[in-house]
Amino acid sequence: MAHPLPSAALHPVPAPLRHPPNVTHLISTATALPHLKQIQAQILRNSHHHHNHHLFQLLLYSLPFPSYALSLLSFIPADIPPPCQLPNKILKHLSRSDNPHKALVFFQAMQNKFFPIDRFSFPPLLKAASRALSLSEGKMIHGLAAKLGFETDPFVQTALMGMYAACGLISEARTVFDKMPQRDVVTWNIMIDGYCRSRLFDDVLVLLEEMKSSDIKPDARVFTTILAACSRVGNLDIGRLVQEYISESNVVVDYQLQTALLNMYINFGAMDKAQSFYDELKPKNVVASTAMITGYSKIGNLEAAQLIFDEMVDKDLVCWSAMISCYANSDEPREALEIFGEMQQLGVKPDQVTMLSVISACARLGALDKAEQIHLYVDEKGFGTALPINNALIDMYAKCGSLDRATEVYGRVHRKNVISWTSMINAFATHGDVDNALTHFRQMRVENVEPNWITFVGVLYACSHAGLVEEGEKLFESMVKHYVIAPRLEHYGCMVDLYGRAGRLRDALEIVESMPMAPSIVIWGSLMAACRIHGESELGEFAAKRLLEIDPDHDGALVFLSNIYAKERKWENVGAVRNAMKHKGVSKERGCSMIEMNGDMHTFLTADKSHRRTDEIYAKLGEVVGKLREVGYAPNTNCVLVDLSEDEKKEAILWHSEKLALCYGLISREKQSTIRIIKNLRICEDCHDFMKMASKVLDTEIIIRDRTRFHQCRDGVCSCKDYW
DNA sequence: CTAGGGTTAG
Repeated sequence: MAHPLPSAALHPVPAPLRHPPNVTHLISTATALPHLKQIQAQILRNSHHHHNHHLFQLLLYSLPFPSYALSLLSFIPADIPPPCQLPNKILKHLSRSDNPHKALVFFQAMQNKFFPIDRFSFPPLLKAASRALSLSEGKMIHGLAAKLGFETDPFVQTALMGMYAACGLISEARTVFDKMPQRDVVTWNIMIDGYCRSRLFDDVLVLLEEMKSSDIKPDARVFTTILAACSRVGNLDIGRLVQEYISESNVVVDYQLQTALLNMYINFGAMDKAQSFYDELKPKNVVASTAMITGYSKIGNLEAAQLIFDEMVDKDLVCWSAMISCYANSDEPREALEIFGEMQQLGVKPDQVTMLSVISACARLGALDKAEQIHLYVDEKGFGTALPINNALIDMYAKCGSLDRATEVYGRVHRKNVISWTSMINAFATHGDVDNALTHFRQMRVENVEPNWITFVGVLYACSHAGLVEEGEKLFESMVKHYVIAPRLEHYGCMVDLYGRAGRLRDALEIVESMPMAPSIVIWGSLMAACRIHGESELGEFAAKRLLEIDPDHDGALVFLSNIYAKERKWENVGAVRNAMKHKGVSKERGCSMIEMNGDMHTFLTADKSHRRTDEIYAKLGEVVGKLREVGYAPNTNCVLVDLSEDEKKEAILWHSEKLALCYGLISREKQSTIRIIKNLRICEDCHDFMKMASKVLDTEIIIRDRTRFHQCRDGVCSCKDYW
């Protein structure tokens, strides 16, 4: 019967066994899965009366390998039930693990074998149910506890409260709370936390008053709980009240309560108050500093965020990630990637959250080579299977101008969620592939994935850019009626655009007048642009004036107005607009184009002469302009500010940053590879014509990402069909 | 043989 196992040579066991070996000791030294399996084989081989006991001990030490632990259960015969302590220990362990549901599975298996349970089994079980947010199982366990007469056990009661509070059944939690004969500070806190989660702040206050008049006094943790909830929800009043309570009572304000207070200021956007509080904080800690960084990040104060970060002594992964996302979200992708590089050099290992920020930074940067490099890295480090990562990759490739690679990643995602679908639909929409955008939208509904408001922005955008008025109207209606999604500014913007481009200006105006919120710059801007295309001076003038009320320096509106006045020979008005333009300062955002070459991003401003190959670039520009003129190119100065002479205008337009970037690409690229340019503003009409003609004359593909979409120019035609 | 509550990145 006792034949040696193949692996016995590695872990020699004395045989023959006159005395049972000290299995207990053997088990307690096992750390690896193969070792445990070997011991299991040995236990099963040497059947004796300690059999079950040993298997349970083995089970206990197998808990780091939950699937194996569960499989062990099938080797345990039901005839000699183990004492309760062992299974209870296992329940406790599993209930705290990453997958608390395993505790419930284990419990089910225990019941099938008729293992005994006692009152000590219930707190871990209820903990598992509350962590798994499994109300139905929680209720079942409650029923069982009642049946076995454990409902009056204070430990079971506390766990029941916690379970109901976590699952949102606050009234059930309260019923248990009221029944409890004795309550301590923790019991009160669980109840208060429950009310906080259900956002019932009035009840929180009532309970806090009750607590103060009881013999239990609130402690720092109770206050932390409430403050954290207030800042999450943005409830300033309650936050103030709690602050008063804290100064009245003599609780010791520990660092976690300090952090909660700090966090409250931050969440209310009171960064000056937060800063003075933070200055007083001694010693500082990572959590508080990280909160400060995100606070400054949210109000766009990058310098202040960087300062906090620089002064931190112990930087952990979380604060590095915060700093990276701070730059990524403030549209400073290069800095974000640089920080990521520094972090790696210091040997700090990124996690999924870090990578999401890094991928999003790369998407904003628009550098395709860099994108592929990051994709490789993500796969190499094992993040490549996570859904959020793949969704971010789809978006990244789309924003870097590679619809193909976006589609490729998308095709490999098995369980697509709304974000996967929406990212892909948006990718098609911004690349001008309306058919695919709409097909995927339909397919998404076939597969029972519910679209959200962002999905609708994507499809409506696609419709407006393809002139599909009826389709767009239908989608808008179904969004409101069928999906019960309240239209946002973005949706109204698409509708104004949809009607405006199609020349249905009265419908466009009707949308503007009927929308429940104040029209933004974008709304007036698209109405104005539609009027320009369709020659509707009167409505256009109206829109431009509204636009200037919001933004008195708006280039487009000033140019548009002066052009209308000039056409109508209203010279005094032209003069007024010109004056307005003279007073206008430097425009808030200068035109800027980037192109990636051998892994580096090269940036060009309008009329930029700072590049080291400036001479060659301008020579190339002259050459290209010459070739284009031969096929009929003439500079189109419609979009230039009027206070320049006609010659100056022509020159200014030839020196637009995207033309410089194009020429740099032409002189430095290898072979006939595609030229990809990223521009911060909308591309102007002249540059658009220029790129189209250049793609034909120079026989090269040119892809430009402007502020809102892609222009893929090939053989003299652009993917936007001149509709942007 | 007991346990249960709070803060940070997306």
